[in-house]
Amino acid sequence: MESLKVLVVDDEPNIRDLLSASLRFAGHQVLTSPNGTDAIAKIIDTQPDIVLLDVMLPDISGFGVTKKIRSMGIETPILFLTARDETEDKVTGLTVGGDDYVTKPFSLDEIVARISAIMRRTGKDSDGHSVIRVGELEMNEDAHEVTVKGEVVDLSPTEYQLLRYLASNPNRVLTKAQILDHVWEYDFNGEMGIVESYVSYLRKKLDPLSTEPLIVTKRGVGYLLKGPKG
Amino acid sequence: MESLKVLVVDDEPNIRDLLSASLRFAGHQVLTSPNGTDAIAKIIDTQPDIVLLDVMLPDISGFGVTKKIRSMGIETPILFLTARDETEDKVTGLTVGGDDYVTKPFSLDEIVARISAIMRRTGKDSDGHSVIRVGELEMNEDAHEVTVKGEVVDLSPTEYQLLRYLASNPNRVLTKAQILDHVWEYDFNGEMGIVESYVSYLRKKLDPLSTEPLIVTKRGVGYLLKGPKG
DNA sequence: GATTATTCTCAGGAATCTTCCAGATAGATA
DNA sequence: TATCTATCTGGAAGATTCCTGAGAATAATC
Repeated sequence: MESLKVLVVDDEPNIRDLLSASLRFAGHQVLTSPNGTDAIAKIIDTQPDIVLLDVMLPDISGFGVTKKIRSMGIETPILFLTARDETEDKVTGLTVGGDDYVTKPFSLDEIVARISAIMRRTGKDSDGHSVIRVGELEMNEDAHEVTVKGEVVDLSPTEYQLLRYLASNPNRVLTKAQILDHVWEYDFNGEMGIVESYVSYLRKKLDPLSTEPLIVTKRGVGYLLKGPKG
Repeated sequence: MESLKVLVVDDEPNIRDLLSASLRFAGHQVLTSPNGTDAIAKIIDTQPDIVLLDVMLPDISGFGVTKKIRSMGIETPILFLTARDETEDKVTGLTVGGDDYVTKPFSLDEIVARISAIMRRTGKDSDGHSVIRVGELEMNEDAHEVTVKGEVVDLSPTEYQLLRYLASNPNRVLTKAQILDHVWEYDFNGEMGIVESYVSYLRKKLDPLSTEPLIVTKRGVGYLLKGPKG
C-alpha cells in the first residue's frame, strides 16, 4: 500500500502514541488530535486520506465531528473507535459508504488491516491487493478465507490475525513479544505462552495441507513463516 | 451503473449529508439544495439526471417544485421523500412517468436501489443490470423476485433488502454494523441482534433450496454471501 | 374490523473461542 | 550422557459469540 496521510483523534495520549508508532511503522504519515474541535480544524486544513476517530471525546463527540465535516462536503472515510460496552447500537447511519468501526481495546494489526480494507473499498488504494500470498498459503482479506494449496482452512479470529501477521512478514523472525504486541489487544495482560499455543493450533491446521512446515521455530528468538525464497 | 448527477433537496442538513456521502460512495456526482427556490434554480442550471426531493420544504413544497419545472418542459425523474404519516394519495397522483417516492426514515441502500430502478425504467441507464446473480441465487430487481436454482423464494421486504446487500457484495465479509447501516433505516435504534435474526430467517428460506449454504458466518467479523469462485 | 404478515426483542442453549496449566518433548549445554 | 531450558500440545474452565424459538407490538391486507 502506498503511503497515506492518517489523522488519529483520541483524548488518551497512550492510544495516540500507540497508533502513531504503529501506523508510522506501516509506512503512513500520521497526524494526531486530542479533541473534536481541533480534529475538525486539522481535517479541513490537512485533508487526510483517512481519520481514526474516537467516539468519546471531551468536547464534541466523534459523531458530531462526522456530521460537521460531512456537512462541509468532506467525504474522507472514517474508522470509528468505540468502547465495547458503549454504543454498539448507536452506529446506525454513521458508517456510510466505506466507513467502519472497531471496538476498544483493539489490536494494532487489526487497525492497519481495517485501514487497508477501507482504502480498497473506496478505491483510493491503487495496488489494492486483498490477497496475501506466501508460497502455498493464500489469505483473501475480503472474504477472510485462508487456503493452502487451494484447500480451505477454517481459522478462529485470533488464529487468523496471527497468521496474517506472520504472512505479512515472510521469512522474517518475529519475537513472541512482537507478536503479542501486534496481534493481541493492547491491554492484554497475559503471558507469552499463549503465542506458543496459537502457533500450535495453526500448525495443526496448516501443516497437514502443506508440503513442508510453514511456521518455523527459531529457538530462543521467535517464529517465522517460510516463504518460497530466502 | 454509470455515474449520475444527483440533486438532493432537503432542509435537514443531516439527511443531505447522509445521502450525499452514500450516493458519492455509490459513484454518483451529488449536488444539494436546502429549499425549493434554490432547487428550481439548480435544476435549471445544472440539469441533473435525477432529483431526490423532500416534500416538506420551508418555502415551496416538493409538489410545487415539480409543477414548476414540469411546466418548463423539464422531464427529469424525481424521487420524492415523504414523511410516513403524510397521505399517500397526495403523492401517488404526482408520481407520473418514471417518478417514485420513499417514506422517511429510509434505509440508504433503499435509496440507491430506487435510483437504479428509476434510471432503468426511464431508459437512461444503458448497462442497468436489473438482475443480481450469485451462483445459484438470482434476484430480479424489477420484479422483486428471488429464485434459488429456479425455485421462487418468498421474502419479506427486510429479508429482501438484506439479501440484496449481501448479494451486491459477494465473497466479502460485511460486519453487522455495516449491514445495520445499509439495510435498516437511518434512525434505527436497536441492537445488532436483529441482523442475526434476519440472517436466520434467510437461511431457513434459502438453504433448503441451495446445494450448499449461501450465507456464511465469519465468527467475530460478520457474514458473507458465498459466490461461485474466489 | 378481523385476520394475517412482519418487525423486533429477548433469553436459553449450543457452538466456538480464549486462556491457562501442566506434563511431554526436543534442543542446547556442560 | 545428564541436565537444564525452551517449546509443544492436550485438556479443561470460563468467556464470548451465535443461533433460534417464542411472543409482543406494529403494520399490511382483506
